[in-house]
Order: sequence, then structure tokens, then C-alpha cells
Amino acid sequence: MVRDLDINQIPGGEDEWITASMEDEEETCNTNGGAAAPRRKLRLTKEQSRLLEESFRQNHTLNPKQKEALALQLKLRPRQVEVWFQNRRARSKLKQTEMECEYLKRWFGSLTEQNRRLQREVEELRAMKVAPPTVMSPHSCEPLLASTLTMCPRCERVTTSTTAALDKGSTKMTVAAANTNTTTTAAALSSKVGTSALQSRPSSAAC
DNA sequence: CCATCGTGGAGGTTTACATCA
DNA sequence: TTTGATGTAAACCTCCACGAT
Repeated sequence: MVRDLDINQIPGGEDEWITASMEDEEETCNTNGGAAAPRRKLRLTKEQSRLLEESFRQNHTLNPKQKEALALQLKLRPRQVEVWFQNRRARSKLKQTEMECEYLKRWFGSLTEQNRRLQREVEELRAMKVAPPTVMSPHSCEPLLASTLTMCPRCERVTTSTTAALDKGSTKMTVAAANTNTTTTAAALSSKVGTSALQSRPSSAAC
């Protein structure tokens, strides 16, 4: 297979490289008698890069006509424009993936910390249930009977059905801080790792 | 329908070159 | 100044999906 040589630019000038004509390149390719010449690396000029970037911002893919026109404008071969767009798409996807990865790492860290904190609270609440059977209401700051605390079998939240010491109008208080279930957030996390992982965090799960 | 072919994009690799310790 | 390691990006290869015939 004949390689698509890119000897259309040679060293020199302010940008290290100056652009040779496409005719020059054709000539170079044909003067080797089919022998495999060493591949030279094309360096785009700043102006070429700028135009390509601008074009990429408008459209991440090119139809054949656009490709042809852009190649003409940049004095490049359509194939070079096509390759540039392929690589550019790959780079932009890689960047996006890296950003998502960083975000998920941070999120995982905060969830781990939150989980540790909640585990501690559960331990404390369990200890209270054994010894002094009271727990402070976060609403009224009055002591509640810890013996009224129950664990929801579905979501494993600690709840109390006591109504006496609760705020007016509230018939059931959820001690959300005692929630030790991390699978809910893990599921939410995996469902977020699609298109909108960077847009919003899931609100705390409700039973 | 089904097979074949051409085309284009994604993903991965190779290679030339630049940069830096 | 030289050299090896490393990063970057152009070019390439392979595979797959999709539409046309």
C-alpha cells in the first residue's frame, strides 16, 4: 500500500515550517518510484490551526463539500483536513472523559466521607438506644425517646413514629443522617455517568 | 428480503518531531 | 553539547454501522 506522504511542509520561517504547494508534494511522492520514503510530520501553521479550530467549533463533522472547500482554503489536501477532524474529535472526547473522571473521583471522595460520618452517627444512635433512651430532635431540640427509633427495611433509614415531641404538624420525623445505605447513591451515580454527570448532583435519596 | 459495495466515523496504533532534564 | 525520556499531533489501520444498489 502506498502511504499517504505529507511532505508538503518544510522547516523554516517563524513558525518553524512553511507550507509548500500541493503540486510540490505530488511531485515528491512520484519521484520515489514507489519506494517508501520516510514519513515527514506536517506542522500546521497558526493560521491553519486557527481556521480549523474555528470550523470545528461550528461543526464537528464535515460533509465532502465543506471538506473540499476548507482544504482549498487552507492549501491542504482534503484527506489532511479529514484526518485533522478525526483527531480533533478524538481529543475532545478524551478531554471530556478526563473531566468526567476527575469529577467522579471527587464525588466518590465526598460520598466516602459522608458515609463515614453517617456510620459514626448510626453507632452513636445505637449506643443511645441501649443506655440513655433519648435523642435530641433536630427540629425542637427537645429529647426524644430513642426506643421509638426504627429502621426502614427498604432504605435502612432510621425513623421514629413518635409524635409527641415533634414539631407541630409533623407526624413522622426522618433521621436522615442515620442513613447508611450507599447503594442508592451508587446507583444514582452510575445513572449519571452518561450525558449529564457534570451538570448536577442527585439530591439526597428519599425513601 | 438478502447480499454486496462504498463511505464515513470511532478507536487504537505508529511515527515524526519538540521539549526538557 | 549531547542524549534519552516523554509529550504531542499527524497519519494510518481496522472495524463497524449505514445507506444505496
